[in-house]
Amino acid sequence: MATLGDLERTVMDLLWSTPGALTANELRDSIAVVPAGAETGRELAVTTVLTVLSRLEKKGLVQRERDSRPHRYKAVTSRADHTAELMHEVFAKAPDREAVLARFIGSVSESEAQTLRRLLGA
Amino acid sequence: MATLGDLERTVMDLLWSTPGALTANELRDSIAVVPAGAETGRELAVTTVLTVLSRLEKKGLVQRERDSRPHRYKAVTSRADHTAELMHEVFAKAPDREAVLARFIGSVSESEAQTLRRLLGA
DNA sequence: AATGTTCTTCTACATAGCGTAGAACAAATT
DNA sequence: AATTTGTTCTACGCTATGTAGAAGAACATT
Repeated sequence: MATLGDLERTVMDLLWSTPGALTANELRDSIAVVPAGAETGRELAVTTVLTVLSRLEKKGLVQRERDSRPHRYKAVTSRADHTAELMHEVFAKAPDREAVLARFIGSVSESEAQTLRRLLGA
Repeated sequence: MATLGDLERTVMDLLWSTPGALTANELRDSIAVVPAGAETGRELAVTTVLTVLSRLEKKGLVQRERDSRPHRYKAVTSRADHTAELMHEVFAKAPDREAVLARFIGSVSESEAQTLRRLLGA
């Protein structure tokens, strides 16, 4: 699958945290307002956003509604799904999975460990 | 941390699965013999391997013994550690961790789930 | 010490991914 | 039809990575 670039990531985060689908312009505006952490407001060209959206579409992460005129874009999978998939991808490549799991659970918080117990217990 | 390229990955895999430290030449030979899957034998220049090793060193994944003359290289962390770290990195970036764990658990095999239960003392 | 061999460092080039956006083209609006 | 709004094409710069030659440093050997 691969890793996302900064802007791609920003766009996906917006799409993920939005119920409906968004247009390129809406995304552009959101990016300008929410500088994703510390940087002071950017001001991207819409074409930039559109390019990124096309790439994300090609990667299968985004689906575009071509019927509505200002095309609307939405994430194909949920963020949780995507993240879990990425984790599994990394995990699957390791030959020593048990050891990996041991290290991994050693790195999660206690509450997360609780969650895991609950999820596995049932 | 970032993802590794194909060759970087190949080199790391060799270093990880080798007890002692290796020289660039040894690595070059191993790569030629073990085409890592399907491709038929490559034949890299030693300088290529050395370049990759330098980059891996800069990334903190490899440590080089500068005293012995043909420098010897070894992995800084175990493959399991590295993998778990990568997984955790991806995991930590997600805001909805519980959901991620749920999806992740759904993607591992039953035996791995067993391992997890054991490790969690559930 | 001089020379040849072996190893390392420097420099470099090609390719691909990503951020960025203008120019050109298409569709909708007035 | 003319204007505004939206989409696609093309493109450029930068970085990561695979790749390796050329040049320099260290070692071995005569």
